Amino acid sequence: MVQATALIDANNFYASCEQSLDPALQGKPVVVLSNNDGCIVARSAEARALGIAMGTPFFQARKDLERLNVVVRSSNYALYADMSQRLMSLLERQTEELEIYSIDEAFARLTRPADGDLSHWARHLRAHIKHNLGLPIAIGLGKSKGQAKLANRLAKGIPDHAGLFDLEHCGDPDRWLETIAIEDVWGIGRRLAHWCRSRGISNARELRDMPTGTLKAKAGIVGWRLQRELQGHACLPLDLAPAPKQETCVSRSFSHPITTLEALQEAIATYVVRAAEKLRRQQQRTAALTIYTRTSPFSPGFYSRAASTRLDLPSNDTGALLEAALPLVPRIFQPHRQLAKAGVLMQHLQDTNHLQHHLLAPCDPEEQQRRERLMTTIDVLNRRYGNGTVAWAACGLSPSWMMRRDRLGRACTTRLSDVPVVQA
DNA sequence: TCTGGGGTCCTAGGACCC
DNA sequence: TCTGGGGTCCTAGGACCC
Repeated sequence: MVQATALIDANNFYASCEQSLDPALQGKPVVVLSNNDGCIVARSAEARALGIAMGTPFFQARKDLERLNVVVRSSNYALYADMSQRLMSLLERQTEELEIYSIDEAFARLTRPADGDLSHWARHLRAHIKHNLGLPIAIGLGKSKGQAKLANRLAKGIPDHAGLFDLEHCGDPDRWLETIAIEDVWGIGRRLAHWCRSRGISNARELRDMPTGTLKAKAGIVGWRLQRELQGHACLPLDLAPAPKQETCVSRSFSHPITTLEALQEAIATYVVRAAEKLRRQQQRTAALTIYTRTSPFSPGFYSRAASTRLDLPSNDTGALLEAALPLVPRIFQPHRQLAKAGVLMQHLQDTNHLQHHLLAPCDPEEQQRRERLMTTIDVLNRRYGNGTVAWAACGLSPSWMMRRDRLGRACTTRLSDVPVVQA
């Protein structure tokens, strides 16, 4: 029985979601912007064909986008998360084991049929996802995760392959691996790519075959493992049950710089409220908390400060976390600084069913239960009637620094008022 | 004018202990 | 006057991912 590892992902996921749910966008060039309408983070195939680069700041690309009639959308993470869940549940039913790796990617393990050929299965899966969700996917197959990643890139890059590439059934793999630039290898970031290039290593095949000692000396065990993966030894197991998060953060850039302590306090309070909701959804409490703020890294005189505190008793109670976080704000604030971004980190997270009592601060169990019921009620109300139905005074009312999302599409799958209406 | 957000893993080095 | 070595734990920072 021969096993194969697959990497399955949606092409241009955010842009494809927008196109799938708005028929008017199909076949048209579409780009999706990051939060605050900052950068281009997704491009439809049509937009890519027009030469629009990934990661370009919107304000720089704006003229070109208008000239080329490109549809521009603000990112709508509630919609993408919902589409992702639907995609993953379909994939789970069509594979033996599945690791959800990111919002639009999953690794799968499969058994090869007697002739070793999985192309029939792959073609069926692509058609199935297209039919049910309107999303195009690409499938890469190999012996390890590292190989599956490379195969997936080839599946997308070679039009003849129709979204499928199998490194075990492609004739001469070395020839294909040489077409993958070193920068495009999974696990090789900017720094390592530069280092590889300076040593004459410029593609995936050369990385696979370079002297192990040299690579290990530079990139440690991570680099060594990566090379083993490319050679076809599966070193990275499939991770079927996601480990509980070790930390969780909420951070945002402001729509325009802020300069007052009050504004920073409101922003931090807003992010603490969001982070506490996240903790409760994850069934976790935090034992430590950090807040930070910074000016724009693109302006001279970069300023960045952080302040941390530990909690006597780990908590996910919004009130308790606000009480811990807000006194830290004056420590990171400086007047006359054009603050561009702030965030909160929740660290040393614990499971809620792992109860820990503090020796010096014995808590009243009845009071604690009352607070927990209050938090649950607030979460239920905000989920049912929309975020902000129950708000915290510390967050301020409709603050001016709130992020910009001027070009939101419809949230058909998550907001009732946006569900398309079909005229009979 | 305007440049995203949320994570993980690994390593080096300091603090501390015996 | 002489001032070791080995271990663990923690933290900060680097690098990478999508």
